[in-house]
Amino acid sequence: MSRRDISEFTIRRLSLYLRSLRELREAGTEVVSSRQLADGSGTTPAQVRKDLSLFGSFGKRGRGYQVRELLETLESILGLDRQWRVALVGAGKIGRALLGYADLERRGFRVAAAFDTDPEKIGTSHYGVTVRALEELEETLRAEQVEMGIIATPPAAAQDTATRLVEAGVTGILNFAPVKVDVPPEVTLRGVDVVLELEGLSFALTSDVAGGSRREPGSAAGG
Amino acid sequence: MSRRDISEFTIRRLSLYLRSLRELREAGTEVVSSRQLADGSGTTPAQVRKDLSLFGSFGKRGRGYQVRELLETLESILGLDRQWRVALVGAGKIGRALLGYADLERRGFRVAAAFDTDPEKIGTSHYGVTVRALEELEETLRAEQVEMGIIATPPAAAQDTATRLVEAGVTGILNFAPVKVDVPPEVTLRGVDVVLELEGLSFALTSDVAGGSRREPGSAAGG
DNA sequence: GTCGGCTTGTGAAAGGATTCACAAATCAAG
DNA sequence: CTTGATTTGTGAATCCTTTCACAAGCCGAC
Repeated sequence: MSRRDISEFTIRRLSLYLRSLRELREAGTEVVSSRQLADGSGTTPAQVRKDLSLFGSFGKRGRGYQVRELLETLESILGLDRQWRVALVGAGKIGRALLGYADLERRGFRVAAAFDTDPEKIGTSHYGVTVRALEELEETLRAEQVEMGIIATPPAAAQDTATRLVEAGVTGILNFAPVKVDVPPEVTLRGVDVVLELEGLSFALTSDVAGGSRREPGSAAGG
Repeated sequence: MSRRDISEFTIRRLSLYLRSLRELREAGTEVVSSRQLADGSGTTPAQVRKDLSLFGSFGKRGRGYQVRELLETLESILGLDRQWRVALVGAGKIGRALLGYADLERRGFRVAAAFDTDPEKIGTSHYGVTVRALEELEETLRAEQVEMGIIATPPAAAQDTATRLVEAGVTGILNFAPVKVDVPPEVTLRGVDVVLELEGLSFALTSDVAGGSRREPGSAAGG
């Protein structure tokens, strides 16, 4: 079972377990069972155990998992035992909101550079990050050893941005623009689209009986 | 096949098809094949046909689908042939970025009210929406006939907010706070968590071979 | 009108993900 | 040390999604 064979479903849940574990650590809890982790992340105990078993045996039968230990293990599995340097392209409303989102830094994602094409924005600083001209993208990303990029541009600029990020050595991209973006197969791409999520709610609320609990696979309920 | 039995996978893809169809309409294209729709949304022609077949037969063999007609059909299926009134709770960075996000209105989601607890924020206006005191939530939501809510509060306030939204008659919630939120089964909940997405990238970039094209089920690639 | 090239719609097959169910292990109490 | 109450780890079974493959239908050319 190579890391390659782990499904994204599992990875999303590992992040959710991590979230629970952080809360448990804050609360001073030392041991946790698969049932508690399941309750805290909206899944089942069997699912928790199966997910973890893909990477090893971390619990004690009849007892559960050590919170601190499992937390560190999951961080290591997810590659969070280091800092990631991220580039942000697009300093509009979403871009600036992200710059102000302290959780990124707190969780190990440092926005090392921000870019825009608008002369009005270039040179301004937001939460300690100065917006640069898009022309400087390639040079800056190589100099700053950036490995991830966030696209927060208008839709029309998204594909170009993705291409340039990849060209500059980025291998992971989070796309906030509501358009399809193509990247080479060795680059990992994820997308966030608020309208798409709302459209999902719209469908659910439109169902014949109105409302309703549907299966929620992709975006884990409660995220 | 009741609407209830349609998986969220299918619904997410319908939104993606819709995105493609809107672009095609802009471009003046009148007919589209399942192959083109698949290319435009990162899936396969068979998947497109299967998805659509769950709701009826909308195409012509040997020819394809009428762009305008299919677009209207999908909008109707998703419940987008009307306007939805949405409440926003939390006028922080994310909340205000959403208020300024014109696509919401353009796609039929009108932010009818915004709320916060911060006296500094209450009374201020952003993009035409005035921030009200949280105390007014129930009253306002009933008066404005709001059916959807967006939680953009700090994590600690998210569950309380959800409970109050539900109490005020909301049956669809989009949660931006990175905590688990519980709602009754008749309420539909979706979550967006940027850190969780970045952690997914972190895992992919940490894989033994570095980078890599993994299956991307939940968040449609390119979203 | 018919031929050839396309494309849809859909059962059947294949491929994945989740749940079940139980042996093995741990621990506390007596 | 033994018993009973827990809880993990995991093969097997179930459930769900995607892909395959092909008959049926459409269109333009001739």
